[in-house]
Amino acid sequence: MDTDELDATFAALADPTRRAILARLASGEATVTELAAPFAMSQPAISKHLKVLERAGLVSRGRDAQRRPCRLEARPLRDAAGWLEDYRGYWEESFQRLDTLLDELKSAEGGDRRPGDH
Amino acid sequence: MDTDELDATFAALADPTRRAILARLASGEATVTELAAPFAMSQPAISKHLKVLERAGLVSRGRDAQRRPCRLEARPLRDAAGWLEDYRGYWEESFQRLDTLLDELKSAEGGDRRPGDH
DNA sequence: CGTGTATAAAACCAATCAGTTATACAACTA
DNA sequence: TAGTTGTATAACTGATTGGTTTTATACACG
Repeated sequence: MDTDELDATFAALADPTRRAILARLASGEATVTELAAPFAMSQPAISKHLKVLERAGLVSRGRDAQRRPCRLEARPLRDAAGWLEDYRGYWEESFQRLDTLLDELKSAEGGDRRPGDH
Repeated sequence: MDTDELDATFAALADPTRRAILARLASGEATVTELAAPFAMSQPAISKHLKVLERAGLVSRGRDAQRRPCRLEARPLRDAAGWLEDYRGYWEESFQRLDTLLDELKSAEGGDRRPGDH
């Protein structure tokens, strides 16, 4: 999984407008103006957000006459979720002190793969 | 789940240096200089990255004499994973066209909760 | 053909970011 | 006390972001 892809994906998700656009697209294709409608923001602003989402591969676009329908592309979300998945153990055991957990793991056995080792 | 928290978490994750820091912290506490060592980057730069991670709640710090040991805090990662989880269906069925999938779901029954509806 | 509509592109702006160097501070060490 | 180490802060810089308004493009319709 490319680090630049993760950069772009997480960066794209770090904005509430863009997350709202994705949520909207989850219910089906939409045109730019449809997407822009709910926001107190100009159409070019939304187009810019869409370009960010497109660069991250989260949105693809078709052609219907003068409209440019946007559709959700979920693969980068899967990749991001996959990255987070490596840390699941750290939040599932969060009622313990991490040090305690790590000491346990270390003294128990040597199979100590950790997140980031790919 | 607060949108500002998600903003901060995703923004913090959108940088390879910061993700590497988290990976390093997953194996246990570390001081700032230990964290800075692997990078071709000044110590203040790392301190800034740490501040970003701290603001996102991904890192907490203790005191050991003049050192400020950093520890991983995984809760925001869980929240981010939770947000992504809403989209799991969209990447699991990615071999289909989304429209087709949606049409199926819509015609099948009315329970059409979609991501973003909380 | 001209007009309206959907979208993109350009130019601009203020704010934030990501790095730098230099400096200050705090705590240990001799 | 002075020196050294670990970290933070400040001041600066160039690049990027997120928005604006204005203008251009592409298509459909009458």
